Amino acid sequence: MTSEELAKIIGVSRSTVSRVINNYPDIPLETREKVLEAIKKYNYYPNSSARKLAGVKDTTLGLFILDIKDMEQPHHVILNDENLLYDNTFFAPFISAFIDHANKKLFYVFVSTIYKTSELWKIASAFNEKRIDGSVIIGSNHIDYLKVLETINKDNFIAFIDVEEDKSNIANAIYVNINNYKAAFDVVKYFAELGHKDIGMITGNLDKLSGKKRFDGFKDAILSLNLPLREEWIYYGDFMEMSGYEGMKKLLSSINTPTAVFICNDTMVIGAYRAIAELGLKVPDDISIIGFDNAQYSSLMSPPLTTVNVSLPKLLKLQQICS
Amino acid sequence: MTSEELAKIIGVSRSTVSRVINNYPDIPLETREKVLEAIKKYNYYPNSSARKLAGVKDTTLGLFILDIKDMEQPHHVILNDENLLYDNTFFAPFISAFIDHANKKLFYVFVSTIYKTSELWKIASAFNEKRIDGSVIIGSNHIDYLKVLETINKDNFIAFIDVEEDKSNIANAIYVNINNYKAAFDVVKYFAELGHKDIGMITGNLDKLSGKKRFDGFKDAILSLNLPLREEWIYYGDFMEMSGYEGMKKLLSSINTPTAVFICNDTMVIGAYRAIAELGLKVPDDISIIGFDNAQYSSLMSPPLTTVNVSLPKLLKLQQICS
DNA sequence: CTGAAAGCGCTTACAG
DNA sequence: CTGAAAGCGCTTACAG
Repeated sequence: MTSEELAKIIGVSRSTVSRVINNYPDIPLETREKVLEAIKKYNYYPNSSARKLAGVKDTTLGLFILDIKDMEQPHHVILNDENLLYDNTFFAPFISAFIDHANKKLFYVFVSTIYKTSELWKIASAFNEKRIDGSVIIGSNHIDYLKVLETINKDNFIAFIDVEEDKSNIANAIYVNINNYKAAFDVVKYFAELGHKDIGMITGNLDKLSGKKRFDGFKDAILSLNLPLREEWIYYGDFMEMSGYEGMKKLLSSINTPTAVFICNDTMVIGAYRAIAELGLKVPDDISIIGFDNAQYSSLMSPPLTTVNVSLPKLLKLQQICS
Repeated sequence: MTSEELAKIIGVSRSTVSRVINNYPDIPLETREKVLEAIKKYNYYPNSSARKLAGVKDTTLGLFILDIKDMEQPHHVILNDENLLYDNTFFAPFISAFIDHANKKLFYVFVSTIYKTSELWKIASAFNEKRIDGSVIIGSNHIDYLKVLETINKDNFIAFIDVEEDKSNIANAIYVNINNYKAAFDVVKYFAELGHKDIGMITGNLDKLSGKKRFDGFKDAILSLNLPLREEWIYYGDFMEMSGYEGMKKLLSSINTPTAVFICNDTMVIGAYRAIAELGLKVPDDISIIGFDNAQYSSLMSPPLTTVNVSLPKLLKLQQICS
């Protein structure tokens, strides 16, 4: 059913139908109600493409989850289709949270995953085809980030998550980060207040900003508190469950095991607990653990997400005014 | 830049531009290349709304994550905006997998979460406004499922995940389920082969099909193997981490603890390991555990997902031909 | 082979 | 207050 058809039934023009849909003033109550009734009765919905084409703005956001592994192509090639599924569990809390926030603002969000540099065009394409008005990029390291900037137009609005702010770039981009450094620093301080001296860490991917900053915060805290910073108490993980498992096994097999371990994300904590259960050690008696668990994660995530929410419409509007 | 403008630059009509974009035959190579070159040079992308309106089909799928808790409204009302974020971690593997599959087929997928019955209109609206061509619904129990069917048109194509197949309904729906019953049955059999007799379980939500079927499979296996089915070895969980934690604590505090526990999903396994680590018990020496872990999950998921992929375009096409 | 024209379903100045 | 008309940016019969 089109607005034309509906209008004919009611006995008005489609202009009138359109006006009540778009809440124009100066429509007599009676007309408005007649139209509204018919809309409901005939279950009429305006075609979104037509509306968009005619110039009505509805904000839809693209969420691009980057996980570029060009170098590991054999991995992708060998496995069959089923197994190509990549386990990006640790983006899940962010993705859920983002969709939630966006939905609350009645934004539409369209999600896409990108595994190779050669798929990066999807972002630019989504913008240029006017599918999205803004976009959020998560999962990129600095190299990927630069590649993204290359492909897109400078005036596209983008929010980068977990990427170092780049003041030099002209792009209409914002950078969303939690205070990874301080969070990690505080974890160590908290351990120290509890009386721990031998503190270990399972790091995340150090080429991700969050991984690096958490590591820096950890090290600086250890040093500033005059605690021992020992290489065998640090396991270089990659934010994945398996590295949490192996990291914990390794830390617990050293001669002097740490009494407390800071684990850089939730996913690795899962693996760590598995390792601990296999060894039959007691938490927190034998070993204390702090991770970025879901609750902490969310509460740490929320401010930047709020930032995104606030900034996105603001910047979109700004962009509109400027152009 | 519009196709009109681009055409003018090249010195052809926009019809021609459109034809090369849409791969019409009978275009002289020279013309085609000239156009292609200009497209690249001027970075021209056709407007997706205009294309859609003109009748070009591009498949976009809606993924609706249902988590309806009408009864717990105070929960939602009291907390501030940040905390409204719902933790739907256990949908994450499915969501990622789905987006992955869809992306591989070059489908667009637009994701939305629904927390109340009153938001159910979003699904119908997405269809009626022609935003989506098909949709996947996950997270509904049988009641929610019926409500969804009420709101949508019978000819909309929908795939329901984890909902009992309803042969009576006329809707153009498919039902995607893994063999929960058999999977659970097999777990018990496997435990038994290992020599376990005292087998416990932490169930999922029993109003979800997967929760119920896994429970059924478990019970039937226990009975058919003449093993003891004891109420104190069963904890009624809800698929959330906390219930895994509490469930395991409870199971391990009974007089005769089970030697093996089947835990109904990955998320609860996490909590269970935490409980075990707090008690300082050893896995698998003191207690054996099988959950639906990620690897199993994915491999169990894949066939139905493949089903979705195969069925979706097929049914879409069918629908088209019929109408 | 290719251009001019109609049409997709809306919205919004323009008149009245 | 409200209808007729133009326009959004494409695609695709229709002619030639």
